[in-house]
This record gives sequence, structure tokens and C-alpha cells, in this order.
Amino acid sequence: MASTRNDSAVTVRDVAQLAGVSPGTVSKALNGQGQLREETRQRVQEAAEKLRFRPNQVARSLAEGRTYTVGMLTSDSFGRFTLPLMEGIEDSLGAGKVSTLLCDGRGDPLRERHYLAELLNRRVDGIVVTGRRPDERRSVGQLPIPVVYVLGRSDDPEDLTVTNDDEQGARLAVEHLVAHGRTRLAYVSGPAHHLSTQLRRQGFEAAAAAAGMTVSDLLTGHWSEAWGRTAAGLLARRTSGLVDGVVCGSDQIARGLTDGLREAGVRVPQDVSVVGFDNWDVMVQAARPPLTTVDPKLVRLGRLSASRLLAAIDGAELGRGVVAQPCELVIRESSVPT
Amino acid sequence: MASTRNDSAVTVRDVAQLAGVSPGTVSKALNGQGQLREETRQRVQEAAEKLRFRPNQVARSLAEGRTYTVGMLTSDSFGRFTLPLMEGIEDSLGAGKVSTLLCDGRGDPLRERHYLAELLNRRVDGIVVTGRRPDERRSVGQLPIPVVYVLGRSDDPEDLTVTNDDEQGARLAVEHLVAHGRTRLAYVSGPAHHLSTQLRRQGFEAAAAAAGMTVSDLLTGHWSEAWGRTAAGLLARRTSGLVDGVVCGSDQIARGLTDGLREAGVRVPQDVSVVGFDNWDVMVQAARPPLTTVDPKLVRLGRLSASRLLAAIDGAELGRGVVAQPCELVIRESSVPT
DNA sequence: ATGAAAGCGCTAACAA
DNA sequence: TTGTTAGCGCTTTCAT
Repeated sequence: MASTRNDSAVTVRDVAQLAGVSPGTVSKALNGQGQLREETRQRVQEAAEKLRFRPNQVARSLAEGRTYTVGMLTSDSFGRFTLPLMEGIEDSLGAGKVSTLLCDGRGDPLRERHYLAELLNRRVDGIVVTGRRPDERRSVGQLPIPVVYVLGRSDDPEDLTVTNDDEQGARLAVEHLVAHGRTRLAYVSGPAHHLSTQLRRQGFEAAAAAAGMTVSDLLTGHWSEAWGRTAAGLLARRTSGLVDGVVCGSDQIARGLTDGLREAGVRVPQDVSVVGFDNWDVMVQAARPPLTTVDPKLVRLGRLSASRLLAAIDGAELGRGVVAQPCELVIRESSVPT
Repeated sequence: MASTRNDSAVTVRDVAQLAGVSPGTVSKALNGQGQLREETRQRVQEAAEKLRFRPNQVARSLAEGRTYTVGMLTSDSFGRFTLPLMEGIEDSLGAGKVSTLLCDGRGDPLRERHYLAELLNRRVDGIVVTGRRPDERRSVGQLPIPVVYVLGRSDDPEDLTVTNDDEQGARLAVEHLVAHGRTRLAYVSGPAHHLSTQLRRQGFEAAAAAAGMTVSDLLTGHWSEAWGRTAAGLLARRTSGLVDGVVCGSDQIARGLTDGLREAGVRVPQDVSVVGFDNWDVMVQAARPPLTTVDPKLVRLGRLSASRLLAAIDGAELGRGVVAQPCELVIRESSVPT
């Protein structure tokens, strides 16, 4: 029937008629295309406003062959890491009047394939694949549109991945400890088979070696406070003058460790300095004392990945391989002995 | 030019040609419309697959006057509460082959208006507005499409809001404590002017009164662990035989309180039972002991709101006012004395 | 500087 | 049961 349901009803033709011009002119006037007399442009604009004209993006997309939409596909579910990433992605996209279509793959390959097809059918201009997963994730393959992976890496070296530099982050932490006179360092992190555990360990060891420090312990376990507390026990047993600086693989571990140490009578940071990883506000603030930590700058990561994607959509080379962005150290009280 | 960029190139016409039918028939065959001979449908399907036909949803949307897309507008930023809501929303929408367009209002009215306009231009079929904000949020106003608010309430009684029943949640907590022999109860929550603080307090008081319990304290402060610890100090000073059950307004508070009590030599749950609110995994698991808590069932909330929206899009009455869904109690160790 | 006309790829009403 | 014909609302050459 005529007006199906949510029709704004008013189209370029209505505006054209009111302004006394042709539809083509309306299009040009409203989009700043072509050569129009200023007076005409004005008149069209007024007509559009008067009629509360809502240009139909769907029609525009069809005509233009471009949707100004990008898909955001999460490999694992929406996690805590997804939020800052999304924020950054929206930052970049919003600036370019591009909208985000959300798809939560939930770590299910089938679901993911389904969503991928959907995004393609909807003719998105590009896709950003986010995900925090141990190690790499399967590439979505060669697509007719640019794809960028953020945080979680693609297993295809031809794809572009934007992520944080775990190794550098850990180095930052070590250098900070060393600068504050710490000499006997330990590393306490998550599961040994996680890529981030490994990369951070490499950074830790490299920096420790470079500074000529003693590495007393390299402990791997879980990404939990409980593990942090357990590790505190392990370290505390031989604490007297032994370990005086600990780099943790996450803020949760760091917090658990701090709690554990305090309860074992070890003072943080006087006796032992602790540095976390993630700069997760909740953990970092609630810890006693507040945690010095390595910030992977996830919002920035999101922004960067989206802007690379936009550039690629506009014809630039997308690039390939892993782009690792530097982390930043955020100094709070857990690491600086009076 | 002919192939702009990301053209799958293959259209209904190509499929039609290969299958030896007309474009209209292809449409019907692929969408299960009209009366087709099974053999024809088959042939079309094969042709489509062979050509790797990707039906252009944009064109379909334009023709059908429906986009199978809903907008998700967050009032405050993506917060921790947003994740489970999104999960639920996606659950419902995904089932209906509807996609989600993401818009993060970030609490900025200007930004929000901009996004709203964008969603309307894109002709979304409906909008779900999410938000955790103290008190109500401004209605986005009468729109030509259905809108449902979730978690954060609209200030317009004509709008539909789906949220959790804070009062009932608090009652649940009290009843649980009472059932376990607790008799002198306290309520420790966030800022007094937050609606959720108030509603939960009402539930708390009503249930306590109904059970003939003594209410020793009603404390309001912040949604933080630090405040929980402070409150623990306040309670502990007069603990000996006084307070034996505490209902907290959040898991963070509950966790801080538990830590504070423990450090003050009060045993949880032997001396005092503690119940949190939110069932936020991180907090609830890391607390010692793990927290009994009220679960607002956010995923379910998301699912419900989206399915109401879908129904409305399909012509059903949307309804109005606040629909408060019951919370559920999750029992762990912090509340059950031996 | 503006208008006319074709077409983006699909669906849907109407014929055949 | 299938084909034909119009659009959906916009952009975009190409004339004028």
C-alpha cells in the first residue's frame, strides 16, 4: 500500500517541488555536489527543513553503491576488552558518518560465518574483527572489502592486525622498577600457553637482562585474583630481601598478589613493588594501594584500527601483518617505595 | 563506472538467466514466497549457489520498505551493564535475522540527537535505548518507529521501559537472610539519590518489617569497594551481637564490606551474612568468601526488550510504562552460616 | 546553473 | 505456475 508504515513519506521530489527545482538539484544542493547558485542551495535547504526531510540512506546506499556502514565482528563474546575497543572504533567511524553493525560471534564458527554472510549481504564497506583470544584466530579469508583485526590476531599474515605491544609493555614495567631501585624481579602471569603471557615474559626477561637484574621467579597460572594471592604466598615464603619487584600479567593478578602480600605481612610498595597490566579501572582503584600498571591503550587501538579501515575503504592500501602499538605505564602507589 | 568496487556483481538477473527464469521468480524462489514448482525453486537455488549469489539487502530494504535493522542507542557510555544487555538483545534479534546498528550516545544529548537522526535516516525498524543512569533519562520522543528503553527508564510514561525489579531483588535478599536465622539487618548502598538505591531500600525495609526484623543501619555512600570497607568499619564497631546480616546495593560494596569485616576480625558468614547485588562475576568470584548476590538477569532483560520490540515492529502493541522483571538470588558462601 | 532520464538490485502486483 | 512491469528514493551523467 501507499505508506507502508514508517515512511517519512517526504522524498527528494517533495522537496524539489516545494523549492521549485528538480530532484537532481535537490540532491546536489543537499550534498554540496556540483555547481549550484548559492541562492538555489539556500532555497532547497529551507524547503528540506520545512518538510522535515529525512534523506533515505537506504536509497542513497543503493544508488551510490556504498553503505557508509562497517561491520564489527567479535570473535569471542563481548568481553571487558571489547568495550574500550568499541569506544575507539566508534570514535573514528562516527567522525566519518559511518555506522557500526554489531555482530557477536561468541566464539562459534558457525555463528560467525552466518554473520559474515549477513554483513556481506548488507554490503558493509568494511569489517573490523575484534577479539581477545589466546593466540591467533582464524582469518575470515579474502573478502571483497577490507578487514582489519584488532587485539586478537589473524593467523593469516596477509591480514592486517592492530594490537598492543605486549613485549614493550612488560619492558616498560621492568624499567620502571629498575629506575626505582628494584633489583630482584619476579613475573607472575596467566596461563603459559597464552600468547600474551609469552610475549610479556619475553619483554620482562629482555629488560631484566638488559639492566643486569636478577630474575627470581617466572610464575604462570590463571588470570585471576586467586592466583595472584597464591603467587603471593609462594613469593612471600622467600621474601626477606629476595624479591622486591613483581611484574604481573594482569591487574587482577596484581591485585590478588598485593592482597596476598599485605596479608603475609609484606608491605607494598615499601618491601615489594607491584606492577599490573591492563589499567582496568575497577581493579586498579580498588587495590590497596592503587596499582601502577601497563595500559594497552585499547581505545586508541580501536581508533587506529577503524581509521585504517576507513582509509582502506577510501582506496588506501590496507597493509598487512601485525601492527603493535606501544603501551603506556600508569604510575600509582603500588610501585613507588617512599 | 560499471563495477564501483565491492560489487558481488551477480544479481537476481544473472541468477534468473542461468536458471532460465525471470528475476521475479528468482525472488520468490529464494524467499519462499508465492507458488512455485518445487523443481523450479530447486533450479533457482542451484543457480544462486553456483554463482555465489549474495542478495543485496540494501536493494531489498528499499523495495520492501523495511531494513531488518534496529538501532541500539546507549545513553551513558558502554558500561559494564551494557554487555549483558547487548548479548540478550542480539539473542532475540539474531533469531529474527535482524541486525543491530550501534550508537554510543555517551551521555551527550547532542551526540544522541545526531545518532537518532542517523538511525531514522537509515530507516531502522525500531530502536532500543539502553542506559544505566541514576533516575530516568529523557525520552527520545514520539518516533515513527517503536522504541523500547531497557534498564534505564524513560521519563515519559507513554514509553515502554523494561527493567529489573530492584525492590523485589532486595526483598529476596532479606528473605534469604531471615530464612537463615539472621535477625538484625543492615542495608549498605550507593548514593542516596540514585533510584536503585531507593528502590532497593524500600524492598529491604518492607521485607524486614514483614519478617519483624530489626533494621540496625541504612547506610548510603558510593558504588565502590572503598565505601564497602568504610561501612564495614562503621558496622564492626558495634558488631558484637548486633548486626548479623547485611544487604548491599552492589557487589563492589559487598566485596569491600566483606574484606573490611574480615580485617576487623568479623567472620563472614559465621558472624555476619553478606549479600551483594548484580552478580558481577569478577567481584563475586574474587571475594572471600564468594558472594551470595541478587542477579538482575540482564541478559534476559535484553532478550525481553528486543523481543517486545520485534513484536511491535510486526504490528503488535508495544505497551507502555515500566515493566519490572524479577531478579534472582544466587547463593554462594557469603551468606550461609555453616 | 539546472533539468531530464537512466539506473542501483530488489520486491510485488498484475497479467498471462 | 511463471513473466512483465513498475516502482522503492536516491545519485549521476548528459543535455540544455
